[in-house]
Amino acid sequence: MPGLAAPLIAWYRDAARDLPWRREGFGAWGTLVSEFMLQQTPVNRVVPHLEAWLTRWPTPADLAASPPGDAVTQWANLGYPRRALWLHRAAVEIRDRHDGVVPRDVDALLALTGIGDYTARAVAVFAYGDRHPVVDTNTRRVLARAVEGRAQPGPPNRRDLEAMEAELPADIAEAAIVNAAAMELGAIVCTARAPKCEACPLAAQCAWRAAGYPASEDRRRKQATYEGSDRQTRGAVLKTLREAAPAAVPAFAIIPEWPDAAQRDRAIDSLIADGLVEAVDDHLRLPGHPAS
DNA sequence: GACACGTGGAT
DNA sequence: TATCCAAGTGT
Repeated sequence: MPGLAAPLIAWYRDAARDLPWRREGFGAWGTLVSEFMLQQTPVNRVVPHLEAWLTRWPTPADLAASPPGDAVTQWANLGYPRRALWLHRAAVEIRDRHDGVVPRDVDALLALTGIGDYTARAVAVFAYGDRHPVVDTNTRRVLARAVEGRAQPGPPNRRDLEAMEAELPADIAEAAIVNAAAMELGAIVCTARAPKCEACPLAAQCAWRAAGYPASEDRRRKQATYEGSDRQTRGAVLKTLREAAPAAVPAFAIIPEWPDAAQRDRAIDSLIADGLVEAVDDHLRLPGHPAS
């Protein structure tokens, strides 16, 4: 089986999008913030928020010095607001454990709040130029198709890292490009729906294409309905508090017209349990500095 | 390993 | 309109 590296590198040189975190000297903190924002949120929605974030908090210490609620407010409507809280915690950890410098070591990165297998290696590779396999959902789909001949990848697995490692050149700089190129291909060519196979640099060697594009076995779980969900309820509560911040809001004024009052109250309790909301007297607000 | 966790654009 | 999908992580 011929490797994917050479055609990916050649394709990426011409096809890569011009994205902020690919600019020369973007910095490890910028890379880290971008990766947090990109966890399950599309690129086009991230870009403007990323620039505003880095203008307000140019270093981890700057963010760590602000109350966590400010991070939740600045996060705005990017979704999964716990990521804002985790990013704030990671900034505190970086300040306290790493002298304010984003660590380079993968294990040190993995020890930070909100950083898992993907983000840790993305920072080590894209910010610091080290050699590791970086595997996101795009890469998993590219490998599933080009190498395994399947329409969709199976569930995430630690073997994914080994599968990508097998495609990386020994050269450190080239390995980084192959990581980025596999993600980019999955994002703009080898897409989940309507892949552009006629424009794919791997078409000649794609196992899925060679097998006649067999359909996936479709064991994927359907995404839960959002309308009427607890997630929607939490989102509505938090939106109210973001828009009022930094002021606290009387508890009775939190989405008072919500159809299911019990669901609303459960959402508030779960947000408090998650540390996204604080209760003070009969008011709610986004979290301030912890009492010392 | 399954599940919870936001939000908005595309089909 | 309903469903799918998006640079994942923690429990």
